[in-house]
Amino acid sequence: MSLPHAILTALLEKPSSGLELTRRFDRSIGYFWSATHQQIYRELGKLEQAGLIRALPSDQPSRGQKKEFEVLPAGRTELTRWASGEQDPKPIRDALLLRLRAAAVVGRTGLDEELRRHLTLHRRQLAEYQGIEDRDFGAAADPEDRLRRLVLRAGIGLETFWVQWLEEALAEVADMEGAPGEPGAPRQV
Amino acid sequence: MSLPHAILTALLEKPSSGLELTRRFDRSIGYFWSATHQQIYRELGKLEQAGLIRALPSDQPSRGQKKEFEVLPAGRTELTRWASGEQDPKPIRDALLLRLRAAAVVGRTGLDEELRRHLTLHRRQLAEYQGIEDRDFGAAADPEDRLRRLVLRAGIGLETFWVQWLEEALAEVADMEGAPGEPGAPRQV
DNA sequence: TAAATCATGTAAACGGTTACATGATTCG
DNA sequence: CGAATCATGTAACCGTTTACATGATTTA
Repeated sequence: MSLPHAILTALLEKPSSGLELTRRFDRSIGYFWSATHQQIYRELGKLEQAGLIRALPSDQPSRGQKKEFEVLPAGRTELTRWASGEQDPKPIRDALLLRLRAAAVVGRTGLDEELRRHLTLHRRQLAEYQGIEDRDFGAAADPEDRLRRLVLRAGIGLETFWVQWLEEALAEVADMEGAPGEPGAPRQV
Repeated sequence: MSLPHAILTALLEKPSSGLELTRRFDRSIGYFWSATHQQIYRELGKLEQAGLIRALPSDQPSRGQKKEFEVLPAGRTELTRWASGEQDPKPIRDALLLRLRAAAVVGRTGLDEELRRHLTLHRRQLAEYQGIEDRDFGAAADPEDRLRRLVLRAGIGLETFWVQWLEEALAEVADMEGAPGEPGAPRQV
């Protein structure tokens, strides 16, 4: 239950319309809290009803028309409250690791390619994060930017871990080829 | 949509009752794919109806009575099929990182304690994983065990990353104390 | 035999995902 | 003016979470 707080944070950083928020959830915020446009619109409706945000006045409200939101004092209070509480880390739920465990019982068919594919994806993401760090965070600045940089460095660390682990896994799997007792990976020779 | 495949994997490793599965999802399998007993019972029902698993005969079926399941050939086929397809990595969704980003706009109240709390939790989990590795995986053995060890090493790597990052984060936050422009963390002096 | 706990389930609420609908604006 | 795309939404479905219900078995 943190989507509303992700949106409040994003709106405090900069008042935005639903679509603008969606774009930002595809870049910065979304790197650690993803959300689709439907989730965002639904949540904006709830937050407005709850009196935590409001649509900026100015233009007439109609269907396909842009609508900008800003955070009200009650919204800032709620975010402050949430941010001073505890959030337990959620257990890992990773399909690739599950697949490895499955491969141990039904065989390694296609495992090598899948590991390679993930390696490519994680290398790409890592490069993207590092690009952002080089571009947006030069010398350590104000506390706000230092905190945001810390978040980015978590992303870099995670991707670095995956790249290393996948390289290790690929080596290990390559070393297994032709090993005995492997149902899904019969020897080629 | 991988819970059924997690259960099939677990049942292939060892036929079990619902509660036994729940226990195993609190230990080994659950380290990378968590599930509650309600999810498991519901899914066992679906898998049985679909003809992928069956209840071992022997005892009478009644409400509070143990019921063991085993995987049928169709179940193994389905798991094999699933395990040879692609599973895209899901984007990160981490409340602690979101909280850091929120702290950048509403202040760092309580942040230090929360980081310490997470550090304790991750150190504990890391120790548990390392205990398992020392106990269950001595010299590298058959391919099955090597794959399971790889999965465990992913858990170790992830927890190691978090411990390191949290230590970095704590140092960084400590260095910020008394910095200017921090709404939620007024100077004590 | 009463209490604890083992074991299997039901029901409701919530959040996320996917598919679709529709009005407004821009551009060829 | 027709097509693309910008922008806001609705609806249905699915998986997860939380709370509760209930029968069987063990143990004090």
